[in-house]
Amino acid sequence: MSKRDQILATTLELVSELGFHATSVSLIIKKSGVAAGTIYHHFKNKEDLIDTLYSELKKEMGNAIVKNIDTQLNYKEKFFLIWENLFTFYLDNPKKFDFLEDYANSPFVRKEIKEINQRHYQAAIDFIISGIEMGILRNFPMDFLINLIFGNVSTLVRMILMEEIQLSDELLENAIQSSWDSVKIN
Amino acid sequence: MSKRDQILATTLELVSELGFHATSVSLIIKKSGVAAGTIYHHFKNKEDLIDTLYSELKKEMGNAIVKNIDTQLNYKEKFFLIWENLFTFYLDNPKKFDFLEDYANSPFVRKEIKEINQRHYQAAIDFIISGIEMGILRNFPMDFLINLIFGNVSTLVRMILMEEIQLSDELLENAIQSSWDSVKIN
Amino acid sequence: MSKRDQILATTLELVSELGFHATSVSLIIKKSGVAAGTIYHHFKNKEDLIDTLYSELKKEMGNAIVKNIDTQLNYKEKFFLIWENLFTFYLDNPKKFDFLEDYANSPFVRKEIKEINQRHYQAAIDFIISGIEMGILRNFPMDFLINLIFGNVSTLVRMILMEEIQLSDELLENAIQSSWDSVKIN
Amino acid sequence: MSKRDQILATTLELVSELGFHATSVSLIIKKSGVAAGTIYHHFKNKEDLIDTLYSELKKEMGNAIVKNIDTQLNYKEKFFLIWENLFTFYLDNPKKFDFLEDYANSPFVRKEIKEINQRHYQAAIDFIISGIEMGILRNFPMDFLINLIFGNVSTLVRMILMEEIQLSDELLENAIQSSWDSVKIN
DNA sequence: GATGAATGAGACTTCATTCAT
DNA sequence: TATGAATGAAGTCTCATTCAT
Repeated sequence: MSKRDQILATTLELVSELGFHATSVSLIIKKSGVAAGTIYHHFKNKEDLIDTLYSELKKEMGNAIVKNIDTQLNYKEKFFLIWENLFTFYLDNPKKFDFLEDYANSPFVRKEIKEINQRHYQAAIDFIISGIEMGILRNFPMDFLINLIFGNVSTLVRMILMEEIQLSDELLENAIQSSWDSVKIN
Repeated sequence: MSKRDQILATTLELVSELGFHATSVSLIIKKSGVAAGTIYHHFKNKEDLIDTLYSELKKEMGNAIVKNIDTQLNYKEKFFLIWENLFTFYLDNPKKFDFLEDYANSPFVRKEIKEINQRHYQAAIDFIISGIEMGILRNFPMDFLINLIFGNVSTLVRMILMEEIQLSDELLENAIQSSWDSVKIN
Repeated sequence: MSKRDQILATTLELVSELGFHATSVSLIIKKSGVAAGTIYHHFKNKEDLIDTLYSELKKEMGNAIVKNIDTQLNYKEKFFLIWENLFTFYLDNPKKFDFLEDYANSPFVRKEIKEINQRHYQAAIDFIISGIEMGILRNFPMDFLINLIFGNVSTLVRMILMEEIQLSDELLENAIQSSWDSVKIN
Repeated sequence: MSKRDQILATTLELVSELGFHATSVSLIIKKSGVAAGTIYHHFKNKEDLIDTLYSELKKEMGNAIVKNIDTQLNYKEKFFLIWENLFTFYLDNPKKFDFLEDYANSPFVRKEIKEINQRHYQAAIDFIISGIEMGILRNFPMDFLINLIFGNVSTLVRMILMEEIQLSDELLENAIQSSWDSVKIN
């Protein structure tokens, strides 16, 4: 594992555990076992380190979402699969979930960075757009639909991870159905 | 305006603008025009100041939600009214929205504080519970339903405030309907 | 002695001994015995501390220059007196001399600060201007004359302090005469 | 251009622009396009690099000073020529002027280095000594005379480069005359 | 109630330099 | 000759908080 990867992995760990606010560069130094200067050799500054990690995770998430999508499936079946793909990615990678959520909600994070990284889940965006065009999904602005659906996934995942709710096949099935009911027409 | 209120108002202003992360006590001192010691006269420490403000805002929000609920209305009509009440409170008080959202998402905020302040919207909780018991709402854990609905409201408000979507009567109507479709049975 | 004055005195001491380059805030902290925060309570930043000290010293120098100037004296006599006043101030305050010289030569020092502090020796400036107007001094731009004369004083003082030359009444007399010969007409 | 010369040229550029204080090795690395290790291959350390550059520039300056000195000229004529030679060298090489001035004024620069490089303008030194011995120049210690004259040149050059004064043939002529008047006897 | 000078730990970052390749 | 990843001490500055007035 390269020093660069050690730094990124440690940062993920710390932000997940403590949040951005409490994740200091000194902590990253101590936990990752690299020298202070090494961080600044690989990253312009703390912000660049965080943004880089965000970008990498967002890319990973984007790949996970469209995994195993059979083109033969109908729209609703694809919707259910994508929803579950995202859900599973988050649940299997709780630290990445924490990071991405914390990052997404941070007011100090530059909008521009978020927009650049939209490309990583362009497939999901195209899927939503096609649903609107085919008259299957509500005629909401695409962004709004994305935020509603992703928000639903996050809500469930967060509650499971915080042990405020217990996961079951039935719950998952119903949660996806609920999400589908909120965006489908009729 | 008392010194105490100046401090609270300034804190709201700053957290809304900069987020918790960047809202330092010295900034509050400078902007509010009070002396450092004065803050610690009225509040135990920074955390206490933030928690106090959170509690006051949450109470305000709780009152706003149940405003003008006519007992004559049927369940769905009440749902629509409550949803719109929350939406309107947030949109009319964008700084309070920012604060409450940032607070809710902060991982360093103690769960215990959040729970204590649930009492401020107990009426809304009771309304959801009755909906489940009457078989009108999906049989999800109450918390999950609350999070889904409140999450939907936040998603719409955030996008409007960030000017990523434009508000219209039709959009609002459809957004509430979408939220209703996701939680109602059938 | 107030904390603020302790900081200023220590800074003067250190810059004189080590130069700006090597005078770190940590060194000032250690030697002055104040806390880090105290420096930033009294001064905006390191630059502000340095600029403040410069301004105070320049003021002191300005006062020293015009000390004991008898209006009865003729122009040349006044010139000799002012020259010697500056010379004596520097020689009696070698640390202040070092600081002012180092500051004056620092390329990173803002011109604006230098200009603001010209007011502290406005009397000397007026004296030079009157000399030009009366046809006693060479018709050089005032700034140039000032720099030539002050430069001559500094050259002598620096060599004495570095023990590259030995002070005597005769040397001083001749040095002033040399400076006078360079600026007077004829 | 060899790597070594690239490093020296870049260092000159940076010191001229930013001063020693702000000219870091990493800046030299970035601007010169060489690797960190390369600098330490050619120079023992940063100090050695600076001292080497100083020595080269001082040598160049020494050569420029005595250029075109016709042995037929009388003492005063030679004085004027040497003065103008130095002046012209500085004005034609403003970055070298900046570097040499900054170096000369840096308190952290070792005296020993300055002395070693005196040899580069030994001709000028000998010229001054002969002037004293012949009773043409004031009977000041040679160092003092050198510092006075070089100081006069620097004062004029600095003001021209900073656009605080405008160069003209007349100004230059008078400036040299002024300098001459300050050191000549009678 | 209110002030603001003072604290010192810890924040982020840059520094000159080394060394295996 | 040349590279550039790695070092870790030291840089400036901000932080939340205290306490004598």
